[in-house]
Amino acid sequence: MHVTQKDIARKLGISITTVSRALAGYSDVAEETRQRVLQTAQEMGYSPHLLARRLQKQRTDTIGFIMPTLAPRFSDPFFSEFIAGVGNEAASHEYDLLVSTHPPESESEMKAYERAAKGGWVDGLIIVRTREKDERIRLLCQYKFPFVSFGRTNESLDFAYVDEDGETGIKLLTQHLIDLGHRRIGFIRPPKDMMAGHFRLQGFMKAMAENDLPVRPEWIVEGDMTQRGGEQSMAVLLDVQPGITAVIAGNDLMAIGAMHCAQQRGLEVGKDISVAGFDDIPLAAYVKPSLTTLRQPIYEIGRMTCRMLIDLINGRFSHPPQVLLVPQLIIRSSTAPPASD
Amino acid sequence: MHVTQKDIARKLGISITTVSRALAGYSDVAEETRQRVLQTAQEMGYSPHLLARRLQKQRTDTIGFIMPTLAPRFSDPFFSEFIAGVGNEAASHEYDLLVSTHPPESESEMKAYERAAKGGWVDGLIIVRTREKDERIRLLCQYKFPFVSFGRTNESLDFAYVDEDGETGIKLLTQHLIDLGHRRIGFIRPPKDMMAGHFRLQGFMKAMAENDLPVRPEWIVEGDMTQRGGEQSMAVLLDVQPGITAVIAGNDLMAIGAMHCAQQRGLEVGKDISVAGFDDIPLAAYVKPSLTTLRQPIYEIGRMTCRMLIDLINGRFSHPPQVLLVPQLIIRSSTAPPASD
DNA sequence: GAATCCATCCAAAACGTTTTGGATCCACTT
DNA sequence: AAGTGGATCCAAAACGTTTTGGATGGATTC
Repeated sequence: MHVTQKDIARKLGISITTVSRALAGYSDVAEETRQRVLQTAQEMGYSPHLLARRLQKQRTDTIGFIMPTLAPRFSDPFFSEFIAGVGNEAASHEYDLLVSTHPPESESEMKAYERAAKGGWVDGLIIVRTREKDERIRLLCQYKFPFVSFGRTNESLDFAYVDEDGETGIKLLTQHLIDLGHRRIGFIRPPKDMMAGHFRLQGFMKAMAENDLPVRPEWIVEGDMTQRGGEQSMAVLLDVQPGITAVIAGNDLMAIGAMHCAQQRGLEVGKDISVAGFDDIPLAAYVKPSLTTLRQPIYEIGRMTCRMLIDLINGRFSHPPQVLLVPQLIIRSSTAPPASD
Repeated sequence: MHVTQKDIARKLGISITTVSRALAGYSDVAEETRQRVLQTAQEMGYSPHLLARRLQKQRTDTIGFIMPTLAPRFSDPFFSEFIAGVGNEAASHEYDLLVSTHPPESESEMKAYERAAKGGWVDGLIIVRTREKDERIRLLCQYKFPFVSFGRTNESLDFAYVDEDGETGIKLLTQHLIDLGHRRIGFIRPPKDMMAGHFRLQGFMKAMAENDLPVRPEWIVEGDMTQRGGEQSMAVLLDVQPGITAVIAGNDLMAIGAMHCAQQRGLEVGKDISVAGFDDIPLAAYVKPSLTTLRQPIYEIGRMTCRMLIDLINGRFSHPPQVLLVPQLIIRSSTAPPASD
């Protein structure tokens, strides 16, 4: 099997302790001994057995990410980019990234969080898509288990998070549409219990209110964060009378689904109707018409979230840090002045 | 910290051994003792310390996936779906999934593979995007380290793989275009060293040859598997004289980029020029026009690859299994007869 | 009563590494 | 010569769990 420190010690006629201390750079090992150990370790292909090391040090050096996988197809480019950010940051700190996949709000999801909270599996968790009364966050706070979430919650729990200011972002976007002349604007909100959707809807309502524009209940429809959900919600919105002239979707995938629905009905997006999203995934620039959206730096968010968690694990904060990022409005071809008043 | 078997033993006044054997269901523990142990374990919130268990059992119960992350943005929905498949399958066998992110063919990537091959980190690896003379596969074969790849290589190495039959698939797709009347067909190939690209190009060349159609070298351009790469390759192809009437891209993302490029030049996709891709990511159905492509069941491939690896780790094969899946042609609006002969 | 069998428990060793608390030897100082 | 300090090494314990190889006590059989 694999080479152990015992093998190196035997070969050099020294103790396992000295091998260990030499490899770890302890100053009480002679430089000559140290070089012999390093060389032999390399020649023998020694690689530390992490399980043993981690058991002894009472750390797993592992970041856990429990990924909420939607059915029927979980095909969101957000997550590949987020994982890339998390993974690269973890690696630069010599942490491993463990990914566990579960349908959101499932029994198996909660079991995974419990497993983590009980300790010994991972050193900390990254949470995404925070919910109202998020059971996951409650559990982890109860156990005082280290975690950082990408997203806020609606309870007075004190925990570390990175979030985008969805309210400010959607206010910007709504104002953009209002400035283009739109007055009847639909909103495809994320699932009701998602906190991001709550803030985004709030931003929409505030912008409309600040411009003394009414919002009719039927202009607000719930989607499920996939293209399909966006398409279905758009079908509902396009049946509303009098017709809406613009739609904001809670994320880019839903916006792309909404555009597809409009186009299937013979409408020209960016002319007959305007559509906007949130995320600025790379695909947003490549669809036809290219999508107006709000940009959040997904990769950077992944890195930042992970770095914050590692600092938290290592006791580098006296108080949980909380960062709110302001999204950037990216205007493309999917939004234009309404075709008629 | 967390509850150990020692805590349970102390509370019940029995040995650690009996606690362990009771929890593991050994028949030489009295049923009454077993129930007491189980109940106490639950009441105390006991969760096995996996590091210790895995060290003793000499297994990590972990599947490793070293994900090739492209710059500047790694935003490929293929991978979120693939990971979902792998993750769910791993979980159903009580394996953890460790994800390590590295730019393809980087030094850090090779170090990660070496680390795995030396043992003690993960029990087996999943490889994707196999290359010509794939150093990763050579290394793992040399160490006889368990792995399953999604993709083949061009060397006579005997290893387990799941792959799609890209040659047959692209032959189907090329024939579809030829049947529509296309004679000058461009091909945006994946990076030269990617084996999938090799088979796909081969399928293209064979279909053209079987129909006695010439292939000019300038019709074959290399992209990098992203929208941007597709866009740039399409820009080259659209400058070729006499003009091509259709383009096959090595994957959906490049096809979407290619369509965008054509549209920027005022061409109508599915009329002035036909474009097709490979993958059938969900977005392919939602872009305008919806994309003709070849479907591979990404989630199922993830599951299958993982299951195969777990069986391999557990010694369930006398010979490495090799599975070739036939892609399914999905005709949508991006392909149509050429506008003019 | 002695031997045997069975149910049921447990001490010890093991996994590989790290850390603590020395032990030894040599050189220098008093 | 004795004491001290420093360089350099090492045995043992620890981490938490699993597994091996018993040990013990009671019931049954001869």
